[in-house]
Amino acid sequence: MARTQGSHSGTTGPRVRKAALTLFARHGYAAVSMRQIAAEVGVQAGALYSYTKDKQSLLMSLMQGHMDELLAADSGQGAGTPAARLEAFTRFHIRFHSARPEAVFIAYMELRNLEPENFAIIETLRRQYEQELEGILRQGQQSGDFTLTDAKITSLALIAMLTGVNTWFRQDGRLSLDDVEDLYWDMVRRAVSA
Amino acid sequence: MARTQGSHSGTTGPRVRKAALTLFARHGYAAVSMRQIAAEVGVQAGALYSYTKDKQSLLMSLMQGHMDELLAADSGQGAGTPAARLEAFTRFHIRFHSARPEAVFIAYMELRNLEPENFAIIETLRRQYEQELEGILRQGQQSGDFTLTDAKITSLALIAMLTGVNTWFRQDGRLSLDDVEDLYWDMVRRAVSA
DNA sequence: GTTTGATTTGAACGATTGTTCAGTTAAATC
DNA sequence: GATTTAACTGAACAATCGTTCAAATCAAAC
Repeated sequence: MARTQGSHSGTTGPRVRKAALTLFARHGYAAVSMRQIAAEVGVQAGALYSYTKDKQSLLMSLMQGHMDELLAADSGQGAGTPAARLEAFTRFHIRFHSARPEAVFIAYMELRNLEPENFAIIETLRRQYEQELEGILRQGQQSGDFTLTDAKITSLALIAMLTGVNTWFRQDGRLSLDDVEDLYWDMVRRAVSA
Repeated sequence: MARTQGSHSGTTGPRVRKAALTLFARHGYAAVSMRQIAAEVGVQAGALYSYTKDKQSLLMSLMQGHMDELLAADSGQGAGTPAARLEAFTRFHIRFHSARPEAVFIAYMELRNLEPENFAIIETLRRQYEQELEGILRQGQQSGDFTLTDAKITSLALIAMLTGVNTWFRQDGRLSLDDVEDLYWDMVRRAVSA
């Protein structure tokens, strides 16, 4: 009998998840076969179906797990001045995303390979995250700490800038992660400051 | 006899290029079959090979064509003060990219589906574009017009922010393209201003 | 109206896809 | 050591993949 399938991130086949994460990130969902994933795990293709319903569920599981982790980790930091909250968000975003480049890559690139209902779920989670930043910006706007025309667009612009770190940052590069945080916080601060 | 294949953007099968552009952008290179492209053109799969050597060449042709266009259009604007050049770059980037969302999407998402030698070519072109912005920043840094710690990282951060427009901007949305240009130029200006 | 040459068809090729499942192997329980 | 339960294999399935090519079709030139 096959192993019963649990929710998206429990103990359900962590080795399968890791293999899929690596391969999807490197070659893309559509370009990776179940046989390649199986080979990475060291098993035959049929064995994967004890851990996942099908290929689509495997992708959805990785994406949902990532977004849940993101929202859970982010909701840790609540109070403080708008500037303090914005700084915390900026540093958190950079640290969190740079620590899991594969999951981030997949979450951004494989949206179009999600079936419609799965896509809707992930989109909701993503909007939820964006709204955390938007809320911070609106608070600072009302208190007079920030000067900005459009909180919604500003939040999208800042998130795009921050997520961009992942395209070039390397652990063993010229700059440390602290350096990067400082650099980006400086730009963020100035982009919204009065 | 088959039609001889020209360079990447000439008169070589514009209908095939358009169909591939649309489908690659929507579903991804790996998920689109030559038969789907042929159907979009209104032809059988075999006929495509009069216009393209193979699927990979079709992708490379789209990417190279896009990057060449980008660099050609960008090199139009040379002189002026650092601030004027930065504003011109900002507005140009937004206008150029928002006008061809499909090509931009492909150029960013399908890099990993390029064969190594093709990848190297596109990477070089992309770095070339990034260095145009980096040059502007460095000029303003030396003249004292801009205050920034790291021209290289700043250029990458700004490009990521500007390219992000494509993820949300819609022609018939709340904001006009002029509005968007103004909003982003404001953020860019403040992010680098003394 | 015949010839020439460019296009396209439609079938075929070998390979690979996601998925299923009867049967084998290994591990745990008694 | 026999029995039960879980995990995995290996073959098979129908479908689809990129690509090739002889034959059919079409358009223009003479």
